[in-house]
Amino acid sequence: MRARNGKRPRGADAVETVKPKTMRAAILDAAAEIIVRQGYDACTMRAVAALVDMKAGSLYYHFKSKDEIVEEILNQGIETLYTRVAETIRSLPQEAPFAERLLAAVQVHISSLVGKDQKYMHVYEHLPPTIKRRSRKMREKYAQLWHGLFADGVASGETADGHDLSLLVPYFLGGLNRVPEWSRASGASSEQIAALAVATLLDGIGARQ
Amino acid sequence: MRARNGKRPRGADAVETVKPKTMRAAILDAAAEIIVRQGYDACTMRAVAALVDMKAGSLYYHFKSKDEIVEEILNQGIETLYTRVAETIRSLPQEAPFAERLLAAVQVHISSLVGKDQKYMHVYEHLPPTIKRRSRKMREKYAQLWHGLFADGVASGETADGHDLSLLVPYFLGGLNRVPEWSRASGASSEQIAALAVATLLDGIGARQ
Amino acid sequence: MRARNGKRPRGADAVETVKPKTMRAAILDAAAEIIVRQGYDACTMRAVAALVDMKAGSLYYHFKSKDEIVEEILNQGIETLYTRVAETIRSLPQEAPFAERLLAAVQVHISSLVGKDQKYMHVYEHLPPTIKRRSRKMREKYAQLWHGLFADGVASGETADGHDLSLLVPYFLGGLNRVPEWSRASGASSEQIAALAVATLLDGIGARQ
Amino acid sequence: MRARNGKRPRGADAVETVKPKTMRAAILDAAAEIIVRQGYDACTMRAVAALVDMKAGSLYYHFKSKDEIVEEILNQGIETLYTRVAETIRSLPQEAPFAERLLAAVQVHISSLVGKDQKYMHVYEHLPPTIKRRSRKMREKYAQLWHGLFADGVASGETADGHDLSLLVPYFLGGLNRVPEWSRASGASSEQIAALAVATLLDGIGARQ
DNA sequence: CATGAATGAGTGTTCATTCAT
DNA sequence: GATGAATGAACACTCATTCAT
Repeated sequence: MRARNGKRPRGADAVETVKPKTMRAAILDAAAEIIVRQGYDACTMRAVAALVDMKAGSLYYHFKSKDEIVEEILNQGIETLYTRVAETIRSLPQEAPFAERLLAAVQVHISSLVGKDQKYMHVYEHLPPTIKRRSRKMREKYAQLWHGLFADGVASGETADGHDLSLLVPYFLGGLNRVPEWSRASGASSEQIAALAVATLLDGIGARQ
Repeated sequence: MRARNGKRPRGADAVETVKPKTMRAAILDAAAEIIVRQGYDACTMRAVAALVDMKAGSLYYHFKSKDEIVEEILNQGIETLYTRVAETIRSLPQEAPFAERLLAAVQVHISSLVGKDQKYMHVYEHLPPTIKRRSRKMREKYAQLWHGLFADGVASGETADGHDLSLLVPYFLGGLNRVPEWSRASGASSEQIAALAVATLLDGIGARQ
Repeated sequence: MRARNGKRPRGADAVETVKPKTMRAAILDAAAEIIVRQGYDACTMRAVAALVDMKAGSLYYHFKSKDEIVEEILNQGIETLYTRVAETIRSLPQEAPFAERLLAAVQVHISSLVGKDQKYMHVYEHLPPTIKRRSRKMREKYAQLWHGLFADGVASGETADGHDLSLLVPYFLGGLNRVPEWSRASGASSEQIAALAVATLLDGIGARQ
Repeated sequence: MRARNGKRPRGADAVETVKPKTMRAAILDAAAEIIVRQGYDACTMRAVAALVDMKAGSLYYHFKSKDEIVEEILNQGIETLYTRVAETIRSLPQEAPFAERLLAAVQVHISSLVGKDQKYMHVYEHLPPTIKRRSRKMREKYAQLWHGLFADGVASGETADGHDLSLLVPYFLGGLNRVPEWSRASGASSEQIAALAVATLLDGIGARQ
């Protein structure tokens, strides 16, 4: 009655679906925020709890362990990144030129790294290797996305053949991921950086005669 | 008697060539190794000590604090890197083409990052921000080196003008520094990677008509 | 039922009279006890914890640091001392003779130093200078109390004039504070000692003709 | 030959008697200095060694342990104090009035506590109880000295009878020992303080009719 | 005689985690 | 759902002490 469309029925179950998700999300947000601003070491359970007005012990009602929190931050981050970039590529018309598709993808990627709401990805670089390793599969899936993009470029003849994509893709992405680190210092906008990256990659900086 | 030329005689002493000569160096090596393989958090004084067959407290005979160890790893790493690259550039004939100079520099840079004996640089990305900040000046000096290299390229007309070097240089170096992370996975040699990086940077991957 | 007068009924609750009510207080008591009996160096967090049936780390739930514990012992001690002596003096009739007022003050002072429940003040002499310094202000306030007492004596003519009170007061108090140290050995009661101190101070030990 | 009286024969044995004593003395001095100025905790073997231009381990050639050093400082201090005061009393003419003898003794006592060269006694108050206890016997012997002095005063009728000397003596000495602590603050000279102590003890501060 | 180098026990402190309430 | 209180394992660091050289 209270809900006349099927989307969000009220009731005991519904509460469990919605409310916990909110608290979980708040905790994840808090943890991510701390990691981004103060580093992984500063992200203690007590600090996270304080940010959501709780005591440390209470977090264990929502998460089994600290690792679970961190892992979920990571996973959410990469998944969001994947979804956004995939969506961006898909939404472009099939006949859009490679350069355009690449630029769009790079822009989404970079703005997700730098953007305020998407701090999750920031987190990655601060994590100890053990934890990094656990998100490997998802990251590989994400790399596939880019691999496909470049492969399309080669297929359509817009990209010079002969490049080893399994080398080029991680090299390019690797460079891109470094961006937030120095974008803060240089003060360049993410659009500027995306343009630079794409232009450089496509045309190089060598003088043409 | 034991050696009539200045070269190292083989025998017990020869071992000294492999094992670091001083205890300080051995400790630095051990600490770097742990940071690289297991991350900064795993690099406890106990762990370092164990690797050099000591007890934790004994390290304090050689270093004033853990920070001193980490800082020295960093400094040595960047300084070595600077020296090697500077030397490489200087040793090339003045009239060497830009592409050649760039390739040489990139090769030294990458091999220093990846090479077994030069694991120091690996360390950087694992460090907490506080400690990173302390090596800033040296790192800026190193960036200057590359800035100069590119500026020369522009001056000689070998590089297309109009690129903002203060954006391009950190972007390029940032990408380069990511190399060790995935070179392990892809198994590519440092020469391959250097070639890829230079070719991509100079010519781009866009198809030429 | 369980108690028909206002006095504390015996039983489970009665224990609370002996054991300090709050954990904080229990910890302070334990720390003070150790300092008094075994000296400041013996007062480790582990030792204190053991006395309250805890592990060392747990103390940090109640106190921020060891210093906070020690400082609070000191402050509580001096404050209690101040309150008691001030109250004692105030409660005597205005026209009470100086000798009587002095004796009362000395008695309270000494019994506070020696008394079982008030071991806090014992602590002072065992502390490292750094920590002593922090309670200076309060101690000076306490000295003022005595200074006032003596000044009244001079004003009323009960005390010979011409004594430099700013020398006499610390000298007298200094002597008094040494009392617990040898009272244990000599076995004298605090009343005896108070009487001795007051008589000696007022009349001296020189023979009168 | 070099020694023409029997007191200090040269030879292997003599060296052992003299030289070591010098080094030993230097170490004791250094340790005492540190304790006086920076407290017992600051008096580490390394700190002491540094003050005599040595490394910590070398101290163990001269002393069996840190405790031995501290104990010797204490013993030397009390012994010197004993000798000085005893000598002072003995050197006064038999018929010197009690007041004069007392004043002389107090002056020597105080100046030994405060005087620059006699820092040993300062040390006592900083020591942990365990170590204090070990010098008990010597301290009791020193107390006897004063006990005798007062007993003589009683015997000659210069001191009012009826005082329990076994209470009075430690009380008086206890007060005296507190002197250095506040003499620094008040800036009074040791003569002033000695005069105050003696006058107060003999005549009291009560007004006489 | 003195040192360089090491050790072992111990210090204050932090933190993820647990659990009865 | 959340908290107060506690724990245990770890951490960086200090220090008296030992001993081969």
